[in-house]
Amino acid sequence: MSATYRDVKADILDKITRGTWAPGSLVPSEVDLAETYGCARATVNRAMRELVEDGIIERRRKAGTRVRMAPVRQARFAIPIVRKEIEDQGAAYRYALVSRAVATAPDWLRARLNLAGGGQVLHLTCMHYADGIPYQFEDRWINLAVLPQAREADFAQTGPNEWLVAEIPFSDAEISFLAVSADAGLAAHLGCAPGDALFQTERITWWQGAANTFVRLTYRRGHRMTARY
Amino acid sequence: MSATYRDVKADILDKITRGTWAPGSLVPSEVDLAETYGCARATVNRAMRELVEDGIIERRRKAGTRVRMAPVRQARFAIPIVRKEIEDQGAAYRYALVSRAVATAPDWLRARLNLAGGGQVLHLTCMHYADGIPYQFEDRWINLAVLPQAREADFAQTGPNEWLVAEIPFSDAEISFLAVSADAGLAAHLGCAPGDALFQTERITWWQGAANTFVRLTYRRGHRMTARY
DNA sequence: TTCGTCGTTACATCTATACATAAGAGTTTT
DNA sequence: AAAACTCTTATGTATAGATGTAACGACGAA
Repeated sequence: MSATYRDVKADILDKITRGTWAPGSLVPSEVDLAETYGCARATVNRAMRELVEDGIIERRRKAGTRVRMAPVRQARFAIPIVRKEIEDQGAAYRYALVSRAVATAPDWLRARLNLAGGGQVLHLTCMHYADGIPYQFEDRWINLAVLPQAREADFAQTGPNEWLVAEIPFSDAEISFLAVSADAGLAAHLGCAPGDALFQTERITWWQGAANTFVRLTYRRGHRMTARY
Repeated sequence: MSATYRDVKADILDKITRGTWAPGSLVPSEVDLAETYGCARATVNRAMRELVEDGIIERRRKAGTRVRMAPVRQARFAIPIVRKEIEDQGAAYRYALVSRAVATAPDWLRARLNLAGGGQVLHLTCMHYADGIPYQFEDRWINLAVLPQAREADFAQTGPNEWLVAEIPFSDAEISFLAVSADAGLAAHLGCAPGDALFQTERITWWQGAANTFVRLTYRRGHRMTARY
C-alpha cells in the first residue's frame, strides 16, 4: 500500500507536467511529502534525487526544492564501438587499415593533447564499411608516451578503437560534434563528392591525467545521430 | 572514519580503471564490499547504482555485479535555450522573426509527427544573432491541433522556443544531429557561401502522447557541440 | 534427457533513525 | 549600518534491519 520511490517520482513528475506545480514554484519539503505519500523520507529523497538528475527540479539546502524555470533538457548519446553500431543495424562489418606512421606530434595536436615538445605519436587512418559500403573514416593519433605498446600492436586486423578498449578499460573523454566539407581525401574514402557536408565527431581521451588519444571520425554522407530524452 | 558512498564509488572505479578488476569479471557482492569498506550495505548499493548509471558496471539479481566488457560510453549534451547559450558566451542576444504562416501540414511533416490528414500547423522561421552576427536559423512547425493558442501568440518579440517552454513545461523529445549543405536561403540567413557544411539539429517534441512541434536548427558555419564524459 | 519445482543467493527497495551541512533569517556586536 | 554570530530548517548522507524479487542451479519427475 505504501508508495514506492517510483510512484512518488511519477506523481511529482505528473504534478509538474500538468502544471499543478508551476515552473519556479516551491515544492513541499521532503518531510511533508513523506507524510502525504505515507512513506519514509528516504523514499521521497530518492525520487527527488532522480528528478534532479533528470533536470526537472533544483534543490538547495534550507532553500528547499523548486521546479526548474527552464528545464535543462539533456540528451544522452551512446557512443558505441563502430563495429557494434554497424552490426546492430544488421549489416556486415569490414575494417581496413589505410595508413600507419610514427611521427613527432604536429603543433596543433600538441596543443589539443597538451603534450610536451618532441612527443612521439602513432598516426593511423582506417576505414569502416557496412555491407561493403564506406561507413566511417577514422583518423587517429595515439600518444606513444602514454601507450608505448601501441607501436608494436598490429592494426591490420583489428581497429585501434577495439585495441584501445582492451588496453585501457576506462578513461575520461571530451567529444565534439561538427559538420565539415569533404576534401578530396575524405570524398575518395567515403565515396562522396568533394564539398559534400559530412558529420564528424572529434574525441580526446585521457587516462590518469594524461591524454592518450585524439580521434576524428567522419561519417558517410547523410549520417545522423539520434537520441530520445 | 567510515567510508562515504563517494569514497566507495571512487575506490571501485579506481580498481576498475587500474585493471585490478578486469572487464567481464565479477565484482564482490554488496555484503562483502560493505564489510571490507566498513560501511552499511546501503552505502555500497548507492555507489554501485551510480556506477551502473555511468555505464561502468552491469548488475543482475542473483547473477551479481560485473565490470562491463565494452564500456557504454555515453555523453550528455545539455540542450539550452538559444538565448541562454549565447548570453553564457558573453555575447549580446538578438532575435528576429523571419516569416510566419498557418498552413496544412505537408506530407513529410505529417509523417514525422504522425498527424492526421488536414492538420493545421503554424510555420515559423526565425533568426538568432550573437553580437549582431548570425548564430542560428530556426525553422519551426507547431501543431495547432495540440497548441491552438499558438495562433494568437506574438512571435515578433519572443522566440517560439521560449514561448513553448512557458506553455508546456515538460515534454518528451527526439533529437538528431546531422550535417547539411547550405542552400541559398540558409547561406543568405547565416552569412555563408551556398554549399558550406553546416551543423544542424532536428527535434520533435511530444506532450501527453501527441506531437506538438518539429524544429530544425541550423547553426552558423564552424559551430561545434561539445561534451565531457 | 528434458522439464518443472524449489531453495538459495544477490540485488532492489523501504523504514526509522541519526547526524552532518549549507544557508536563510534574525540577533548581537562593533 | 556593516559585520559577526547563532538559530533554525531543509536537504545530504549514513545505518541497521527487513521484505520483495529475479534468476542460477540442483534435484527430482516424466
